Amino acid sequence: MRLSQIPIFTLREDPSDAEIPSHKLLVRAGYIQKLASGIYVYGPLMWRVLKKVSTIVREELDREGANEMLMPILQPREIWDESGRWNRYIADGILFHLGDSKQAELCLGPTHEEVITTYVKRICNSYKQLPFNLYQIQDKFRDEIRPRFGLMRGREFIMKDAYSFDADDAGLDRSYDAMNRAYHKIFERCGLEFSAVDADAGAIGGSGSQEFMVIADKGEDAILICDRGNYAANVEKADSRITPSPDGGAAQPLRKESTPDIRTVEQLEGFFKMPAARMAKTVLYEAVFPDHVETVAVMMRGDLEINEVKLVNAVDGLAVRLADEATVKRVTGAEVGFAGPIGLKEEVRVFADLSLQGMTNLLTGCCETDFHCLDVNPGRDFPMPEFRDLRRARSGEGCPRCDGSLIEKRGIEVGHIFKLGTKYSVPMEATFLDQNGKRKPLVMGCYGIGISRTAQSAVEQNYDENGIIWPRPIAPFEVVVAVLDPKKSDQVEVGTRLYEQLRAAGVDACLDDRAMSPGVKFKDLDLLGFPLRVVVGRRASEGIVEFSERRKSEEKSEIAVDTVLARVSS
RNA sequence: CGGGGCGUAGCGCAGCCUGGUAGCGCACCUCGUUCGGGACGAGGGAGUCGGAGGUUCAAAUCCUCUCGCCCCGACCA
Repeated sequence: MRLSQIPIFTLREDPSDAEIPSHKLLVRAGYIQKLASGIYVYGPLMWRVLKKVSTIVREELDREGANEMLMPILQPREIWDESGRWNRYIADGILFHLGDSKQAELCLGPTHEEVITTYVKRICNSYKQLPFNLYQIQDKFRDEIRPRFGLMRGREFIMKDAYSFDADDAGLDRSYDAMNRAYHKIFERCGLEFSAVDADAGAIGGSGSQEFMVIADKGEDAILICDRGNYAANVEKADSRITPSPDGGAAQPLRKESTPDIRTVEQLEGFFKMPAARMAKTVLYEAVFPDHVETVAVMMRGDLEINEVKLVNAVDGLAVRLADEATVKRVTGAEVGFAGPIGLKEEVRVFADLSLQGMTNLLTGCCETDFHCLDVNPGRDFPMPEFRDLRRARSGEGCPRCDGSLIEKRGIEVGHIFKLGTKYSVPMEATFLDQNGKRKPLVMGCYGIGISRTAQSAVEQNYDENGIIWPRPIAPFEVVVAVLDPKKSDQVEVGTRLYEQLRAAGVDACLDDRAMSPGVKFKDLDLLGFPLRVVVGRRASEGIVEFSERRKSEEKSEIAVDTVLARVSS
């Protein structure tokens, strides 16, 4: 392709509405253009990148025996009622939905579990057809509460979604492992630094899940990685080894002490000269369920933090939020800052983190303004709480699997794999007959990759002050042959011949035959980010051109034109 | 949804407080010079100042409503 034939339009200044480097660069270099919040046009060069990512995805999924297909974007409400997700998605406000001329309700697909399950239930009746895996690459629509960062969190975006169907859990494990393998290869081939981490399955549900995170400082997710490589997890899910709290000794009689205006753990540490690890703080939450809202109390060791995702799972609700002041006062009968397990209204369910299990003689609040209790013992002074893992693991704590310690990094979630089990097949009655003629629900897995997000994450990980540095496997072109002065026939001839030679050898090259001053051309090509550059300039007539890698702009070498192919292929 | 900010030429911005001929830089077009790291000169085109209503002799500017976009938070398969 000749760049003169592509309407390339680059900007000299950063767009005012972009925040992170990859977003600024993709807009500045003209790869994407915003049409509305979270909705982007992919220009010709961006589309080349997206096609390359898609091709890698297809090749690796096909290698594992998955089958590409295509499902409708427009989906009827009925199937979403069958799975029970219509109201949930409407309530969350992320579903684009509409009515047709006959008043039937439809939505633009945010995901395709319902469609695939409906499709498969009609075509699959027997265990003999199992297992199989179906996937598509298609635009998805989610009315994100806050679209952000260009393609990172768009309202329309390109996604690969795959669904596996097995007869039993062992089969699902194999299908899941196959996708796990494929995902590792896909992101390696894309040239990305990534980490596969244990993840919370969230609203999609299911028994196991991993996220594939591209490591980047501006990533939206925090992840914890073992420094010896034995564990990696999203903080939403992560576990860790923590230092045990000092032994509280044999149970002592309960004492109540006046603590005027002492409300926080830090203040209590000073007041009682007692380490936070010997205290239990009590935090009140409102847990949201489909049909009601309930106040729950969470007890956590004083020096540790609550993980709200774990809490949502523990209460089996839709969401949790910190209780407001009025609620705190109502259920504790005290000012904010004095909540405790003693004296709470009876209807409040009390959860306690595992770190408190077996601890004695705790310092806690007791639902009385300006008082705290010492030597509190669970089961004696208040009903035994429900012990659960509710703790947010933190950087510096021990790896749960080895003696290493955890390091916190930030990541961009580019892929997510789930073991769904029968979450959709049971309510939607997607069943098959097993060897004994017995009807069983299909055991499903689902596997997503954000294609457009992956492309942007590559930029977030590969840029410098001059612009983008595409990883070679997904660059819009691997090599640019830049004719410095298209008015000089020797340069045009040498450049064109070289370009054609590279193309003939299967190298994805483009020819920059645009007429612009050398300085402008160099800056423009740096911004666009082609990984390899061959400049055909003043020594063209001698058969000498300049070769350089975008990543190492300083290292330029003058080489004979007939050695370029070898250099590019090495 | 709560808090904050911004809508003026394709892009980035000034002008608004204190009402009175709509500006700057980049980009774009023409001509000339220049041209291996975002050149220079001369000339030129391009804006219903987001929209509606109001106040006023007069509104980009003041008032009301509305739409859009961005940031923080909440939220987020």
